[in-house]
Amino acid sequence: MTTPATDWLRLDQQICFSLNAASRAFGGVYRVILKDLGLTYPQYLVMLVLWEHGELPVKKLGAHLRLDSGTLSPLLKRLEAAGLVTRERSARDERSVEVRLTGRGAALRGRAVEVPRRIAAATGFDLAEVEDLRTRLDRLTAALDAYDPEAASAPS
Amino acid sequence: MTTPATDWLRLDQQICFSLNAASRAFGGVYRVILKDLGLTYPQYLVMLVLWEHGELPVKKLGAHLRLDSGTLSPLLKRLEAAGLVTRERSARDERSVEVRLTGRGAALRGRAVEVPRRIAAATGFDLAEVEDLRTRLDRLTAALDAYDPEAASAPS
DNA sequence: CGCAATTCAATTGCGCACAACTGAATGGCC
DNA sequence: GGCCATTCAGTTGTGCGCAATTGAATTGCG
Repeated sequence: MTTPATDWLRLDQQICFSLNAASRAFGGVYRVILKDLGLTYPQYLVMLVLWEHGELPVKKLGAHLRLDSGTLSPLLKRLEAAGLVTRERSARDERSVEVRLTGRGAALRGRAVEVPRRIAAATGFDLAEVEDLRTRLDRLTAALDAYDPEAASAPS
Repeated sequence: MTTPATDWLRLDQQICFSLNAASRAFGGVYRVILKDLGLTYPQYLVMLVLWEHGELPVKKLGAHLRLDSGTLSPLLKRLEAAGLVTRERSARDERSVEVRLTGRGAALRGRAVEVPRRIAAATGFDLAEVEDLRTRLDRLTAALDAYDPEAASAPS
C-alpha cells in the first residue's frame, strides 16, 4: 500500500509551493538590490538580454524570457519612460518593433555588474550547486512545457 | 583568473530565471488541471491549508503560505463569492477574521484528490527527486529570507 | 495579382504579489 | 483605569503574467 491519497494533498503542496516560495524570496532580495538601479526584477531580465544582444524585436525578447507582448509591451513602455530603451517600428517589417538601448540604458550595465555577485552571496550556494539546481529546474520546466492533458488522462 | 564580471551578467540570469521559468511553467499546468475545480493555483493553496486545518484566522493562513492580507483579503473574498468559504470576525478577538470551509468547500476536496497525481505525472520526476529538489529549494528560500543588505556589503 | 491565413504588437480584463497606509481592537505598562 | 505601542484585516496603488481580442502588415497559394 502506498501513501493514502489524502496525504498527497499535503505532499503536493511541496514541490510547486517550495518553488513558488523560493521564487518570491528571490524577488524580495532582487527588489532590495535592484532598488538603486531603479529596476524591477523582470525589467532587469529585459536589460540583461539587451545588454547581451544590443537590440532586438519584441518577439525575440519574449522568446528569450518566455514572455508575450501582453507582459512586455507595458514593461517596455516603462523602460522607455525611464529613458533606458527606445522602441521603433522596423523599417523592413512594419509589424515588428525594434527595442534598442539608449546611452543611459547601456551605461546602466556598469552599475549592474556587481548584482550577480551580491545575489550569489545571498543564496549561500556555490557555483556547482547553482549549476546543478539550474539543470534540474530546466529539466522540470521542459517536462511541464511538454504537458498534454489528453495524453496524461488517456494514454492511448 | 575566474570568469570575467561581464559573463556573470549572463550566468546570473540562470538560477533565478530558471526558478522563475519553472514556477511559471508549473502555473500553466496547474491552470489546466484546476480549471474544472474553478480554482486558480493560489486559491488551491489556500484550500489545501483549509482542508488540512479546517478553519483558521487570516493571519495563520498567511503564515502557512507566506502571504499577507494584501494578497489574501481579495482572494478570500473571491472564494467566499464562489461559496467555498465563509469569513467572520472572531468573537474572542475582534481584530481577527476566521476563515471556514462551507459544505461546498469541504466537498471540493473529493475532486481535488487526484490533482497531485496528475501534477506529479506532468513533472516526470520520481518521489526521491522531488524530495531532493524540495529540500534544496527550501534551503535556498531560508538563505534568501535571511538576507541582510548591510551584512552583505559591509561584513564588519 | 488577389485573397485568405498567418504573424506581430498592442490592448483589455482578471488575478496575484507586495509596499504603504488606514482604522479598529487588544495588551502592556504605569 | 488610562494611555501607548502592537497586532490585526482591509484598502490603495503599482507592476507582473497570461488569456483573449484587435488591427495592421506580411506571406503564401492559387
